[in-house]
Amino acid sequence: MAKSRTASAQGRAKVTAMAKPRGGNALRPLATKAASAQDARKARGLERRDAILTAALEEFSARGFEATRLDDVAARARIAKGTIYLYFRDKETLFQELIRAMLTPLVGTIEALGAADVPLAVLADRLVDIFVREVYETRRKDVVRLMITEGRRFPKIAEFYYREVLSHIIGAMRAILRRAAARGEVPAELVDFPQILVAPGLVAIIWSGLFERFEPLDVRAMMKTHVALVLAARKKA
Amino acid sequence: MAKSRTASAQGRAKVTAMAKPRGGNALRPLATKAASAQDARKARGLERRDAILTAALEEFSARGFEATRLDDVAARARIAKGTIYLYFRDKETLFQELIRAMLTPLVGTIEALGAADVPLAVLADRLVDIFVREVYETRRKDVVRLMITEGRRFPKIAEFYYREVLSHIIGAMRAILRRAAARGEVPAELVDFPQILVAPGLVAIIWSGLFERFEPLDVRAMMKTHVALVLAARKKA
DNA sequence: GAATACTGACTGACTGGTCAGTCATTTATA
DNA sequence: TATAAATGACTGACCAGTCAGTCAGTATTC
Repeated sequence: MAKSRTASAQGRAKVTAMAKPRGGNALRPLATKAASAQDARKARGLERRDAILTAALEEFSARGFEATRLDDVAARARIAKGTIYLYFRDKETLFQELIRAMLTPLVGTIEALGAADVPLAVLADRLVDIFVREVYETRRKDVVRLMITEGRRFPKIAEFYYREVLSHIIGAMRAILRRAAARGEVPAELVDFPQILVAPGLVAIIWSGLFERFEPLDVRAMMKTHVALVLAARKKA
Repeated sequence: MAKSRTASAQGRAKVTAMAKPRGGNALRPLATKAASAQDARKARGLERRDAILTAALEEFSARGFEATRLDDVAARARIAKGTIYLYFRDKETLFQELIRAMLTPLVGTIEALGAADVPLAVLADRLVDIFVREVYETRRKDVVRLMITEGRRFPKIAEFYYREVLSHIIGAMRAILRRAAARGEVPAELVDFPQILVAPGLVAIIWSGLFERFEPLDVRAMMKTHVALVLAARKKA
């Protein structure tokens, strides 16, 4: 111990710090002042939290969970490592919170869309658009990839993801397919496998991470082709 | 972590490692009878190598690359850790060799199948069958999963996999689709996205690792539904 | 208004544990 | 006996998580 870096200089630091008058404030009602100070503190806290999450996203998606060093996350967020532990219990919690923060907002969007009772052709176009714009072309793509690549080793996170995100999306898809099947827009068996609708999106995410450099993939075109395929398979009444 | 290594007491069965025939699951066809001492030695070497690969497969697919300890691989193969280094340069090489050994044999099968000039309906059934029997219901499923989950952090392995495996499969698929499109069995645009054909298979592999326990998935039925979808989308002449 | 006391967010050196890879020694084989 | 194969204790690097200490900002006192 006793390795404090101020050891050499005789305690000048303290006095100087104290002497700093810190620009005089006009007198203010105590309550207001306290409240605003409180708010400012809370705001700074949230800001810090965000900075950590942002840095964590960067590191986790570049290196994966195990290989990510919290030292690097801290450096990227321009804070000390210890600070991370003021906001998150441990590395795994940080990871889980990251996934929650990024993917939870999607659910509402998808469910709202799925509730609209419009022809599948229209709905499908909208879904593709949302997927490309809100997932594939954003950081959410990396989070989905993280879920795919790391989920197996974190059963709790996989469960959370299934419960809070995936089951809702699958449910919405099933509802859409059920209505579409009733209208004869789609074969009835498809209702049992909403995964088929989503599959090309996931494959695109995997492909982009592994093989894009060897063989680029036009996601939007692929999704459109897939949608056309599904729509063309309707019963010819 | 599960600690299976409690053999601290007098037990110490050491030479038993050699005596133990160590199960029959071979990654490679059984060697022909050794004609000479040289051959016998070489055969034993290959056997050891196989034992290591088998153990590595088990550990890697249970824990992922980073979290796998070579001590555990050695224990499972009933050899000392140092022995691994007599057969593989390092952990990464072991991983790469594992992927090579498991997936390379598939390529020939797929390519041979793709060369047959038969109606898509027949071919597709065969492909689904091969996928289910040779991949989904075997350890190869785990290797494909490993490729998906770890590939990003091992660009060399991803490149090897693309070059030696994936590009051949994609190529075969494209050839199949081209002929099918020429016959009007399938929309022409599909030729640009053979990934669409494979997508449900990959999604099934991911699903089985992450969400099977919440919501089981009948792969075979899903694949059949998907094939039916593709076939139903043909131009109605 | 200035001096003093207090608070808690933040820091980063340190600890304890882990594990890939090495190599001197032991064991098996020719 | 000579050579090859196998062993496992050891080393050095690495890193999650801790905690004693710091200091800017806030409250209190005169």
